[in-house]
Amino acid sequence: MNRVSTDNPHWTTLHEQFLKMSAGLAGETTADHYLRYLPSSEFQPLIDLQLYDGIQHFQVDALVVNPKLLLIIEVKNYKGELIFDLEHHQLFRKIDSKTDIFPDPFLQVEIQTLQLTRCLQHYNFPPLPIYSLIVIANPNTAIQTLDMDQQNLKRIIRAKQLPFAVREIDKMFIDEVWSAGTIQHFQQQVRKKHRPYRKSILIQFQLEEKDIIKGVQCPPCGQFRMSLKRDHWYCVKCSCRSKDAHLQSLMDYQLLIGKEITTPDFMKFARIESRKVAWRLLSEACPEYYGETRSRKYIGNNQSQPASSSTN
DNA sequence: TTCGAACGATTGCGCGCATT
DNA sequence: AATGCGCGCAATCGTTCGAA
Repeated sequence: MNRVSTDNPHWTTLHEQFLKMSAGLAGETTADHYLRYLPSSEFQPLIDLQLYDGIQHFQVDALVVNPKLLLIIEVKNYKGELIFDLEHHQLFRKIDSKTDIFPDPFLQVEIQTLQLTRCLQHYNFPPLPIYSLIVIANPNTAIQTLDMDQQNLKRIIRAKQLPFAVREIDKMFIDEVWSAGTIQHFQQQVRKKHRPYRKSILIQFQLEEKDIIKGVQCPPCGQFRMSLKRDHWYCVKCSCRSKDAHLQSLMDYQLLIGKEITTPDFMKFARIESRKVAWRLLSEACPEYYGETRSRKYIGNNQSQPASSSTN
């Protein structure tokens, strides 16, 4: 967010969207956390998917695959009080004496179920029962339902219930339709076709590359006026020094534009003049890459957080 | 005790070659 | 032409020492 000038005409809208989206990402992270408690040998969760059903691409927050069923998990991280109105396919959210209306998540997962069925047909996989869950990631969110039957009610769960709910659902199905080989094949197909569905923030917020402030940001003063000395970044504004201020820039790039970055991309984004320096910093920060020479792309490593080692 | 000069060790950069 | 990377050189850092 700090890479967009406050003078930008869309700043206020952007800021609101950014806050909403941050909440969404946090929700998925929480659900990811509880999904890890599932034994992967039995339940095989796939997270953050973009799939193709032969007609169009669609998104799924998480998909649990096992021999008996496919389980779609839709994560919601709304704050406040949620009221599900299944009859009119609406979701109300009351917060701060204000009511917002969102699309019905049940309808959303029904469509996903349809699309997933088509996806299986498209790739010639044997039909498998598809079940879906709506996970409320925020533990402080109150949940209310209007005229909802027990069956649907059971499909709304808290993130903490996830491992138990998955086991319960698993017990509802008896026939093992998919072999281990089919599951493996399906996972390979999904991974092959998978594209991270969180669109580039630039596209999502209708920003252009020129709207993004380039350079390396000084950790203490926030100015994008750091220049690279022999082995450290030096802030022209506040004279502080940092060994790894470029790591934040790298994370910004991955968040704004994409996980993959080339040396020239990094040179432009961090305003590094030397090809060799940019290459060195990038290869140190991203041990993972694919492709060779001119087509090499480095994959972001989110663990490479700046150590905030700045001094004056 | 503090400051600055000098010096050696370290480390990062530019050059240029190899590869695609 | 674009890029990765090895090698040699030089910039920079940390330490020591002497002068004030």
